[in-house]
Amino acid sequence: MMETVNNLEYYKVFCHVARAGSLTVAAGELNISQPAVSQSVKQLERALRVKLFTRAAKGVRLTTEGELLYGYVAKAYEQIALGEQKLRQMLNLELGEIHIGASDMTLQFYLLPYLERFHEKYPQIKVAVSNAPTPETLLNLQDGKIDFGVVSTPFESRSDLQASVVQEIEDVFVAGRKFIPYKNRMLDLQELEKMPLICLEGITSTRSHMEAFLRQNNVLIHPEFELATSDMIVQFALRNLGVGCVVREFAREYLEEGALFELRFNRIIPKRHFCVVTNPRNPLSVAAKNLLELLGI
Amino acid sequence: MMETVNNLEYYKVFCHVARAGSLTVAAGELNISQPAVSQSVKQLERALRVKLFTRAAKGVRLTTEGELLYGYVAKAYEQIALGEQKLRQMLNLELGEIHIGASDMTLQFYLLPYLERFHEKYPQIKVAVSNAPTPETLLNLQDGKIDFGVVSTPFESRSDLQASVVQEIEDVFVAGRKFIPYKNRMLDLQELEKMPLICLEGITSTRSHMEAFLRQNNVLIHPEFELATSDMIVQFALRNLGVGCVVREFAREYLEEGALFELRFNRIIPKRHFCVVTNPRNPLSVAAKNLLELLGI
DNA sequence: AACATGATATCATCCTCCTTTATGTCTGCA
DNA sequence: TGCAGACATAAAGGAGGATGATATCATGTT
Repeated sequence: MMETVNNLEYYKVFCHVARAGSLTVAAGELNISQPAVSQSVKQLERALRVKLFTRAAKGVRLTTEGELLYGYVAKAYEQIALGEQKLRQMLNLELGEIHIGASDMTLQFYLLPYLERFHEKYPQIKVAVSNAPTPETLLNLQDGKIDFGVVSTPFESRSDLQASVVQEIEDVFVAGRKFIPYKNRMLDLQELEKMPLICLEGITSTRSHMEAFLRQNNVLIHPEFELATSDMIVQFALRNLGVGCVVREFAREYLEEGALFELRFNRIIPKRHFCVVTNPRNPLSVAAKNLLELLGI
Repeated sequence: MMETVNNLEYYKVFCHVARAGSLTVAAGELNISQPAVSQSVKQLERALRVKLFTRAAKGVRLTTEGELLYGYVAKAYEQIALGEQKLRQMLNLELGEIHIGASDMTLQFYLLPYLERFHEKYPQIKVAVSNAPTPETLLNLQDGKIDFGVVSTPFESRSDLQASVVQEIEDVFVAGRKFIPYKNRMLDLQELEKMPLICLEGITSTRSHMEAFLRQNNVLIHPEFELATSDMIVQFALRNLGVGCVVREFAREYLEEGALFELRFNRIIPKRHFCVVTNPRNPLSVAAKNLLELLGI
């Protein structure tokens, strides 16, 4: 009975011989000696118990059986070559996909310029950014669904994730013309309780960070507005609907031109940070590694 | 730079490990030791300069790069397995094709019953019979276009073909009622010159054999009719259009029932033979070999 | 016919590199 | 903290493939 071939090297030699129609030429291609090729073919024929080539004066030709086998083996060999080629592309960053978890904020104020540069350098790499709340991003990271996350503190740091601070950010309270009386005064945090506040909604880290800080100072706020995006908060503040609580960057433009001003308090609001978080258990794709390098991680 | 892997065995191991998600299990499947698998994977990773697996506490998992590669390599491995399976089928005569060159005559009076038995035994094997004149059949045999030929003597025996006689046949002259005067007389070959003869046309071996024999006896014939098939000759003879020259088998039925009779001559017409001709340079497919065996070759 | 040529087959030897055995290391779990 | 399971490492030994020389065979040439 015919055995299954337990040395795929034989098939490689077989492919070359079949294609070249010559043991000698195949040997040259494979950088081995002609007797080695002759032996390999013989071994393969012995294992399969079937003549694969007809030996002629000038070279060899496939038999019917050899022809059948070659059809399959050649395809297999091609597949492997193709796989190696794709892998090579991936290593050359000519192919690949990066999955990032980031919030609107980290994306806009930190990641975007890097992604731009990265994409310019490696246009073939597809970059997918999942826009999710920090806790979900961390979960995605643990599950290996993203290569890394960019989140803002504070977040529940899991022991098995590794976070690197990449940028400092500050939460500020901003207001428009209508709240001019507060301008240039050193305010007490308590006064926030009486102001019509405009905050981010839900479980964002921006919101939870601020609430935690205020709670420590025995301040309890009741926001007038809870909005989905920081941009929207700025717009509300511009229209004097209240005092907005945002990361300073969001309001920078209007602060500089004087349309908004920043409230000053007698207690320093703790700084927050952007962190790039990685999962050491999940080895990164070459592309992701490269992007992280660009980020200075 | 990434190298091309020069040991396909590594890929086999890679496949098993990837599928099993465990070095130990893969080692079991491959009937080799766990360290051997570990080494193979390491070698592959070294050659490709890329981590293919993430080592976990319980087993291994493919990295992004490994995943990419596996897609291709698995397909390749499947192809090879499929090729081996097909080959196995071919060796079991569950798959295949036989090409035979044969004339109408050899097919009808010799080959047909064998083909019937062969097809009954191996219904999956496709049999193709090329119906061509003997010289063309021999050419096809030399070119490897057919596995073997079945022809009738005489034919120009080429040194590199091998012929085996499988059956004796006799050329006879048959006539109907109108030619009764010739019946039971011992005729001289010369008398053929005066008869209205019905022969095969062209370059068939039947015709050339007969002409050569008659020429040796200084007889020159001028056939009244030259027909394409022996059957047609019999029909013409039945209608008393002349004396037909055919292989006896074609007329047997009518000879037995008396519709035709056979002319007798004072010189014995040499016997002819059916030969199975093979080309020793062209190794036969397993199926063809088997059929030849059935033919007693 | 004898010979030169180009190809494959064979053989003995050598050496590479893979396999194995034994052991180390790490992780997760009880 | 200790155990069990899984992968990694190291050293040694051996199987089997590669090599180089040579034989053989077919072809085409003079």
